[in-house]
Order: sequence, then structure tokens, then C-alpha cells
Amino acid sequence: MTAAGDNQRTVALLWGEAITPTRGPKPTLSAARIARTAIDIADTEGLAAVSMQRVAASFEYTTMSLYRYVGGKAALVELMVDIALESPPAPDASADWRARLETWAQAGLERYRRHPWLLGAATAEHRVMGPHELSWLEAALDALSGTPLTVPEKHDAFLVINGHVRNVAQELAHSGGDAEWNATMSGILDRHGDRFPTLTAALSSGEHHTVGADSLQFGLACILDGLAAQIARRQR
Amino acid sequence: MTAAGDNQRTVALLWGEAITPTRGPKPTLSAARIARTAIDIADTEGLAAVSMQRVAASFEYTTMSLYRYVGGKAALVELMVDIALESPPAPDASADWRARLETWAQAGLERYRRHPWLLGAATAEHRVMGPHELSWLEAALDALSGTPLTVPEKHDAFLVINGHVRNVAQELAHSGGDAEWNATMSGILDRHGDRFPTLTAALSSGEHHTVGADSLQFGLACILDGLAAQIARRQR
DNA sequence: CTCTACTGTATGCGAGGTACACAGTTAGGG
DNA sequence: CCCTAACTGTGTACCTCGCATACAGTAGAG
Repeated sequence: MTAAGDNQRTVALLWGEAITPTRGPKPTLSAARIARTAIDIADTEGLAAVSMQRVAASFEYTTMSLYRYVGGKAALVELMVDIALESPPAPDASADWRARLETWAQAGLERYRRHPWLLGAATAEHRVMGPHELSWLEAALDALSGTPLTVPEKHDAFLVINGHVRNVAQELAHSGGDAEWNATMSGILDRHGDRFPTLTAALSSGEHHTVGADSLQFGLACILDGLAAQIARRQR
Repeated sequence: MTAAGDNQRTVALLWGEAITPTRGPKPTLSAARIARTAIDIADTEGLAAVSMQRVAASFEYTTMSLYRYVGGKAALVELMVDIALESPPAPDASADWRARLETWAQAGLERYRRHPWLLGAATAEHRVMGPHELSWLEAALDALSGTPLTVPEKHDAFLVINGHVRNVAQELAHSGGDAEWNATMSGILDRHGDRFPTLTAALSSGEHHTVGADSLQFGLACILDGLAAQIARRQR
């Protein structure tokens, strides 16, 4: 299968290991430029609007010319992800693990808000991680380096926090303005509410659930409290 | 836009509100049968393998015949999701909230493991929720009904736990057997490990991070500990 | 018996990803 | 100095997919 070769080429691109040829015409484009243009499109029109033809048209180039640089659509998306994740939160050695993880989570949420398509792009398979994506992992592990947690536990902690950030971002991406969805769902609950007593009671309680910045805080506080308990248990 | 009409029709399908015609030939297929076949395909070959033509071919039917039943691909996927979520965890009123949430999370994880494509299908947009999906939410809220948390907090708690389950499922779906990925990533760390000191140290520590059932437990314990702390604070 | 609503089919369009062959361009080797 | 190999961008073509539309066959209602 050609997947191995493709993977090889994608890894080389992501990690800057590609060999630059000397002969022939100078390339006028670059993988990074293509990816950045694709990111612009995805930011404003969504990931679905990113097609080879669309990106090529932004340069007034032919569709096929892109294949000289990025190998395929999958590779392009992986590049987009890694470039969108550049400049991860800088480790601040003076803060304790909790504060560092909080800023980490906040930075992650902001990144997801700036590039909502990241949520859909990272979903697919076990992607090869690029340098920037790895840096985020590195930063999270580094924040926990002073704690007595084991390596797998640190990894698990990263998993939990990252998952929470992703989830809040997903919720934020859809909240607000979706009046039609609200109407549809409340119509459904009007007709079938008897099957969901707790839910109906919750919705009619008047305390509406507005997704906002505090959505991150509540869950994050839970997770970090639990983590602190683990750490305290370990230190005894 | 036709989106409203489509939505209407999808809602009717999901919630069994469709009117069944009396005249004309009896339908030989049904939306549910089509969705179940699509689920079988997605279970074994992934969501990407589910196309109208592929599903229709399973019945030895024409592609277009499916449109008599499901309205479109998006509607089919929504049906698939809701059917895959049928029989949510039964509420056990005798257990306390923590035990109930633990079984809820466990059941969710098993569901995601049986239908890994659920992870990719639920990602897209703010989908209309079907009866089964709503039942999962109902069950989670019901588990928390005895606690002094506010309605938004219960909702947030659901969000955190659900996100964690999804994340663990995602990790599990890709772990193991992916020897090529492992080789690729360790090759990368061999060449660029100096940029990721904490990560390299973690990997060379010998404590390998094997994703398993305990991955759910660690994070879940953190979250539930934090939730318990919130509840205790509220009860004082 | 006929009309009408309904089912399944046949055909075709447009969009998207990509393989392939080709023309134009440039650096290094003889 | 030029020629050849390597490389870039292009044109064409093919496949798959979602879906619109028009059509033929079928069966209940009156």
C-alpha cells in the first residue's frame, strides 16, 4: 500500500525533514503557504469549504499544482492542524502545576475558538503528530513534572484535561444564534416531554444553561480538585 | 432554504412521528432497516465506507431507492447515531449519584467501543437529538437529581463526564495494533527528542502508558472527586 | 374500473480527489 | 558551453459520491 510512503512524506513535511532539490525551477509556492491559505478558508468558511480546487483557486493556480507540495488532502489537513497549533503556551516554571494547567487549558480553548475546524480535523484517526502538537503535550507533561504522579497518570491527566477543553470548545462553537435548533428541540420536548421527566423539570426550572467561559472553569475545577486529591494521597 | 423541511422530516423519522401512507405498494425497506445496515457497514469498515450506493448495494437495491426512506445522507447518519444509542443505562434509584454516574460512564464507553464511528458522527454540528440520545442525557441528569447542584452545574457535570468518556474511547479505538504509528512516532522522537525533554524522559522511564479500562477510571475518579467536593461545599 | 398516491429505477449533473502524461525551466556534468 | 536530468506547473481524464428529476409499475380508494 502507498500509505507508508505517504506517511513518510507527510512526516518529512511536518518535521521539516524534506530534502530541497537544487535543479529545476524554483518552487513558487510552499507547503506552509498552502496550509496557511487553507487555514484562512477553514477559519472563515469551515473545514468543508477546504478543497484542493478552492485552495488552488486562492492562488490562481491549478488544482494539481498543489500536489507538488502536499501530497494529498489528508496531508494538507495534518499540516493545517500542526500550523494552527503553533506557539503553544510557554512553560512558566515559577507557577505551580495547577496554575500552569489552568493557563494551558485556557490557551487550548482560545486556540479552538480561533480555529473551530480543529475539532473536526483532529477527530479522524490516529494522526501523526507534528512538532507543534507535540509541544502542547510536552507543556502539559512539564506542568506536572514536579508532582509525584506516575508517568501513565500524567498522561491520563493530560487526556482528561484536553478532552474537557475540546468539549467546551465544541459546545461554545455551537452555542448562540442557533435559534432554529432551540425551536426544534423545545418542540420535541413539548410533544415527548413525558418520557424525559428530569430533563423537562430542569428546563422549566428557569435556570438556563448558558455556555460560556465558566463552562470551562467548572469542569476544570472538578478535574484539578481530583488531581490535587490524587497528589495529596501520593505525598502522604 | 430546504434545511428546515429536511430537519422537519428527520425529526419526524427520529421520533416516530412520520405518517404512514395507506395507498400504493407496501414499502419493502424501512428507515430503521437501512440505518441498521449502515451501522453494520460502519462498524466493520468505518464511517467513511458508508455511502448511499454502498448501503443500497447491501440490499441489492438502487441508490436512489434509499431516498424514499431517509431523505439524505445527513439524515441517515443521525438515524444511525440514535439507533446505535438505543437502550441507555437504566437508572438504578437505589445507588447514589456517584455509583450511577460510574455505571453511566462505563456503559457509554462500551457503546463507543462497539460503534467507534460514533465518535466521528457526533462531531459535526449541533445535531438534532433523537429519543435514545436524549435518554442518555436524561439518565445522567437523573443520577444527579438528588444533589444540591444547580441545573447548569448538572449540565456542566454531564458535559465533563461525557467528554471524558468520548476521549477515552477515542484513545482506545486507536491503541494497539497500530505498530506503524508507534514506529513512526518513536522514529520522530529519536530524531527530534531534544526539543521535547519531558516527553523523552517520560517515554524512557520504562513506565509505559497502556491505554485500557483504567484510563477511564483515573480521569473519572478525578472528575467525581471534584464533583463530590462541589457537592460537599454546597451542603454545608 | 379507474384514478391517484406511492414504490423502485434509470439517467444525468456537479463537485471533489487524484493519476498521468506533457511542456516549459533550470542547475550541474561533460 | 551545451546538454541532459531533475523539477515545476498544466491539461485531461477517471472515479466516487450525493442528489435532482423524470418515468414505469403497483395497489388501495371511490
